[in-house]
Amino acid sequence: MLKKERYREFVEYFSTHNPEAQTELNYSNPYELLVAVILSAQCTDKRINQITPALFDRFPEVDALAASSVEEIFSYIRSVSYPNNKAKHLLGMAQKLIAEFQGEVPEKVEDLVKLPGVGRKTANVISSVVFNKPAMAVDTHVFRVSNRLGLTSRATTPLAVEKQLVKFLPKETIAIAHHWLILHGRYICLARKPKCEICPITYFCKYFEKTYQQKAG
DNA sequence: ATCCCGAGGG
DNA sequence: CCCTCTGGAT
Repeated sequence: MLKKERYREFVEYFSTHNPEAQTELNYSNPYELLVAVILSAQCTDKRINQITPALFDRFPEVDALAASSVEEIFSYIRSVSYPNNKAKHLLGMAQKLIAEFQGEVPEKVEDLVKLPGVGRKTANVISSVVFNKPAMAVDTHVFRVSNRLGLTSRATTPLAVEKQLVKFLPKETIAIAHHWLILHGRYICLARKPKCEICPITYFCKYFEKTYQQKAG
């Protein structure tokens, strides 16, 4: 199957079966989403959702977070991955938001990545989810699933995957396709043992084709 | 042992 | 490009 056809099948299937796909991180405003996404690095969303209620209760606004300390923030996030780094990033992020962005989460990716703890992936999440921009955030799931399905070819870096997805996906589906890929990777196309036996989209999957297709003759 | 919505620094 | 950070689930 041609790559172009895989894209068509991909959009056709998920726009029909999951037109409301969205993040599973709990948040109620851009500031909270930014904090949650920074915390989510190398950590399950489920774990993040377990600790953010107390965190947001203590730091309901950017100002409260900026006025805190690495030690106090650490005490709220000690059960996530890399709590020391993330405590420093959150404090620095909050202080920079106030110093340079009037306490508001900026809209441009180029501004977002200036914030401590915010790399390209996090910036693209904020850009697409908060500001409805056609940005593709490539995390471990998007990277793995795109390559398995055959939506990308010879893409060895997250940036290469991002460029190909943005190029070949219909513009209006880029933001939601991020969530389609995440959710598919999280529940079906698992990293260690993909559940091909229950996967509904093997009919256009390159990985399934290569792995399970009977050889002629 | 490997993975989870990575980022920063060398 | 590489390495480090670093907790919990499977």
